[in-house]
Amino acid sequence: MAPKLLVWYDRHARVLPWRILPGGGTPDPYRIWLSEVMLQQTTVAAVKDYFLRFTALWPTVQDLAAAEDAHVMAEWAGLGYYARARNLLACARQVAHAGGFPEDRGGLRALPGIGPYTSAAIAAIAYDQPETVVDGNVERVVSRLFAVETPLPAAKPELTALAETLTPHIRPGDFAQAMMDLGATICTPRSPACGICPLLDDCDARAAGIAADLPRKAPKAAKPDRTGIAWVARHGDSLVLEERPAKGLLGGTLAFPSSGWDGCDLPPPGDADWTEIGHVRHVFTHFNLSLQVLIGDMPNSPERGHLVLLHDIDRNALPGLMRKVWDMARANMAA
DNA sequence: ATCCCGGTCA
DNA sequence: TGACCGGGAT
Repeated sequence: MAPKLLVWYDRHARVLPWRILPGGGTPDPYRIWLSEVMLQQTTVAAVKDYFLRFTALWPTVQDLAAAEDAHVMAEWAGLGYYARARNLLACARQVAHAGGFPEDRGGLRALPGIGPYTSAAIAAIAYDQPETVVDGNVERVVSRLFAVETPLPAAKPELTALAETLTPHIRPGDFAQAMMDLGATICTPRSPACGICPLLDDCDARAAGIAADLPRKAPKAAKPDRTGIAWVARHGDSLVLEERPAKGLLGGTLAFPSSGWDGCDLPPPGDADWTEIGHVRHVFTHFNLSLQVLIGDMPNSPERGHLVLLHDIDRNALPGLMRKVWDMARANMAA
């Protein structure tokens, strides 16, 4: 099974900015780590430009370790799951101080932002160790190969154990990447291309005609609707922005001052005659948010946040939700 | 406009 | 177990 998949990988491996093609040389652990952290919960297409930009700005882990927190947060803006950016920096500094990355899964696992998946991926891909890498792609491929009917997430241990039986002692890194490429390009969630799958003859789900129905999933909980207010506070030719608390939702990102959307109620950044200019909607993992956007001229200095010249506001340094608020405010001010 | 997809941490 | 986002498919 593994040899068959490796033959397929040698012909069909995706060309990716962080990937060394089969026989192409030795991977740089820094680049593998950076790409794997960016790829957590995030698609390859979304990651590519961020990866190129990060590696251009910070070519080594020492460079990244020396970067300013705010600079890294600004470069990460738009990628989502901002705890990853904070952990990235903490990890870079720990690794730079230690003089390099640990080369075993256990050592990697102890670093900030590196869990079961990422530790196995770095050990296998960067150090070619026979670790079994299990991400969402692999769970799907394995559930089909063995026709596992147990719903996720309960099936996770079973799928991991089955995946371990597949991992070869030769080229485990290429095998791990091959499994993920297969899941991303052929063994896809909705309409798997079984006709061109190199593992067609090994697949129990295909034989049973249920490949597209696996993996089964437990029903998802409904997400609540929440509301809040965002204030676009003008003071001269500046607006008020603030850095959100380091932990929690959108932690450490740049934002327009807002009321709490999760219970606590925060005040506006100052006194003004507020005018509603609309609502922005945003979907988080666990709730839907509708934010009322208020704009106003504040005669006094802000009581929260800090003033940023309109000219200096960088849309790209804001997370997605705040880009929506900024776009709405800019359209309103232009009118 | 919805639904679906995906790792780590406390 | 629940808290954490944004992009792509339908």
